Amino acid sequence: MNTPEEPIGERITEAELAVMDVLWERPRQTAAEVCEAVCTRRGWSLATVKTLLARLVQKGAISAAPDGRRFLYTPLIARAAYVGGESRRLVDRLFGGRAASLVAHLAESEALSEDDLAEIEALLKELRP
Amino acid sequence: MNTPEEPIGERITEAELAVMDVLWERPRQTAAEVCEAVCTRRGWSLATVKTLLARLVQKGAISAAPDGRRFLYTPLIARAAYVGGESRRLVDRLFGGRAASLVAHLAESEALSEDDLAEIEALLKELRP
DNA sequence: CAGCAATGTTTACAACCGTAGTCGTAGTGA
DNA sequence: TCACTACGACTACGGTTGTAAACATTGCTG
Repeated sequence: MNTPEEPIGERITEAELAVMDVLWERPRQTAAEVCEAVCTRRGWSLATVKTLLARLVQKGAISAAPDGRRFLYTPLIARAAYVGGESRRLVDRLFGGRAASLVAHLAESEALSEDDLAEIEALLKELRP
Repeated sequence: MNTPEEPIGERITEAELAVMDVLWERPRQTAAEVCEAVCTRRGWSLATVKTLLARLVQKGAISAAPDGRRFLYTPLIARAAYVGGESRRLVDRLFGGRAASLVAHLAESEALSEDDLAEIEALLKELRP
């Protein structure tokens, strides 16, 4: 069994997501390492990263494993689970829960390229033998 | 022509969205009418609706047309435009801008019912003759 | 005409968010 | 050993959001 979920309840914010992305990319990083990965891109200071890490720990989204005097942070929720939750939220809020409406919207608004359509078509074929 | 957009810049929040939905359903309503439509469902008081309407006017998301002593509120942005913007935001944030990835995810995570799949399939047929 | 009812405007206030500085403590190099 | 540094914890602070009460104005009804 390996579906690490726990819907977490607590919402992850935009800034926190940037941190999560770093940890999903590579787990078990220190605050300094995380900062190295995002601070310049987002214009943050190390202090900011530390705060975000602390809040994520509080929310139960990541764990902090002691390693000497510092901590190694690791996601407790899988990226797929988070992404799934957010997607569902959007579909619920904006499309009355009908995922097909979302796809329809994307298609109509030209948000789907020819390649996208082909990809989806292939996907469907696979899903419906 | 007739694509009432203006990306609006200002983000519409969850609570505000409930109000927008009422106005998208039927434009030109008074605060009291909007309240009638959402207050019980959301457990709000009229005061709350008034605040949200004021904030939406501030953000340029709706207009307030004087009608005697009160105002009739009307959306300034089309629902489709808002929904499109939010969808794109999600796709960008979570799927690196690849809409097909979103569809793939929905499919894989069983978020798509048999009916959804059929609907999407029909849509695709229509889009790719 | 005098209150009452309806309506928008102002103000409130706690929780949350983005962003960051300061403090305390515990290793570390000289 | 002793100053220094790396690190997490605590504190801060302005802005936004959710939720609403207080206030002001104005039309209506008795």
